[in-house]
Amino acid sequence: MPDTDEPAAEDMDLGAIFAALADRHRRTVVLTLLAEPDGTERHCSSFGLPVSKATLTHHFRVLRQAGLIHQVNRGNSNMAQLRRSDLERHFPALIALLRTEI
Amino acid sequence: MPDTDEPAAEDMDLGAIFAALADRHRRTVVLTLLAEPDGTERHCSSFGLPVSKATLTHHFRVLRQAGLIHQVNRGNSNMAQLRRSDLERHFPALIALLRTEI
DNA sequence: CGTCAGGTACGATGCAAACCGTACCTTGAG
DNA sequence: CTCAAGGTACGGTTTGCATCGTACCTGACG
Repeated sequence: MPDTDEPAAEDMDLGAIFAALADRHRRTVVLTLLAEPDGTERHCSSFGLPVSKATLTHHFRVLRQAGLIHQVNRGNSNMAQLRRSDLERHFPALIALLRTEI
Repeated sequence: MPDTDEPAAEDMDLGAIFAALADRHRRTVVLTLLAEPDGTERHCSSFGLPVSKATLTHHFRVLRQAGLIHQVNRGNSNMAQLRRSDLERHFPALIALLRTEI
């Protein structure tokens, strides 16, 4: 993988964001992170998605490339973090919209 | 087609909405309607989408089934209307989010 | 050091979506 | 009535996505 394939905040594309959030599993990830305090890091395999490891990697890559999450490599595990401040700055209504599904 | 396949306002699904808006052509339709006054009806073929008639029908069906637009059969033409009040009631942040792309 | 767990890369598969041409229906206009 | 224009339905193709198994890499831990 390229060292980082997360887009800069100003390069985020609404099309990619909609496509990422159209999938139920990926929406679950974002909603789960949204329900926790800002800055929370979560283990990628802690979301309980009923898919294989390979598919997990795929879903997190889509979320990352859409700019929704940030991934931190902590030794041997991979923590996911919502890019909350970037999202609030560029798409202030997105978080409010997602909250309507909780 | 069933007489109406538009979901009731309370049956709208955020997943379907995201999926519908992930497509650039469908987003163009919604953004165009959004730029006009509430209640504006627009001819389905007036959006300048570079696709065939058959594909046009497909895209408008997706928008309709997601609950984003309402279609009125006027004689032998077919007018599209944004379901603005339903959207504002159930997903108040959606319209604000879409406006960030204009 | 050996081993196991967490991740990624790669290749394959199955399904859904976008797209088109064609045929057909309806209706407003002439 | 006739006909062209707007739409839909249907069948087909192609592309993309979700999914998986497998192989491999890398740290943590005994």
